Amino acid sequence: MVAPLVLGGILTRHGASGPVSLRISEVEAYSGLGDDPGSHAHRGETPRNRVMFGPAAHLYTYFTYGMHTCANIVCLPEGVAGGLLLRGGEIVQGEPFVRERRGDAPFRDLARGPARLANAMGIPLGDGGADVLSGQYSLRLRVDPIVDVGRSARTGVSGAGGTDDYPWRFFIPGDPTVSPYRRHVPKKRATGAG
DNA sequence: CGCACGATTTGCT
DNA sequence: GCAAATCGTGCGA
Repeated sequence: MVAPLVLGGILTRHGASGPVSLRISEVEAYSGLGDDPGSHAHRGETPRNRVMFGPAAHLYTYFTYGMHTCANIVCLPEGVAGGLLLRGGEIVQGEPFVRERRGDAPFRDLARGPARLANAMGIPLGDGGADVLSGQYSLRLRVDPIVDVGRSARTGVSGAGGTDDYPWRFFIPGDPTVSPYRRHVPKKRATGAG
């Protein structure tokens, strides 16, 4: 299980305005192996999730709800789809640069939630496929992996992927930057439709 | 080509 | 607590 190694790790991005470092406190695992209905790779390789099938330690970004960007770290070898969705973390460096984008949000909310996190780090959609270990990114894992990590069903995942059958959400217990668990909410479309 | 939905966040009441 | 915002992806014909 790789997730506990990433928890507590420091992800740094050297953006245009300055370096921003994040201590990862919450992730969700997504796999293309077996039946993982919640994974973007579930339907097989597409141009979209292509990077998930690539080598580990690369960035997989995706766009959702027409306005949000989320970031994953590919964590399985080339040819095997697997990624860790960065769901929450604490800004440990470059808070002023983060606030340029996130505004006056409470400190704990700066990178609380996948879309906020990507926004806080300033990760553009185009950074998908970027190496996390070189270039403008760097990832420092914990030397002593956190043993007592929290674990639960994944948040906001529709269908069977969001049930306890896939308890692949990992977080640091008690960390304030861990997003609250929220069950999947069915999307309702136009008004009056019924 | 057309249709429907999604690993969400934010603002108002 | 609920509803809106908003577009790329995936599948069927």
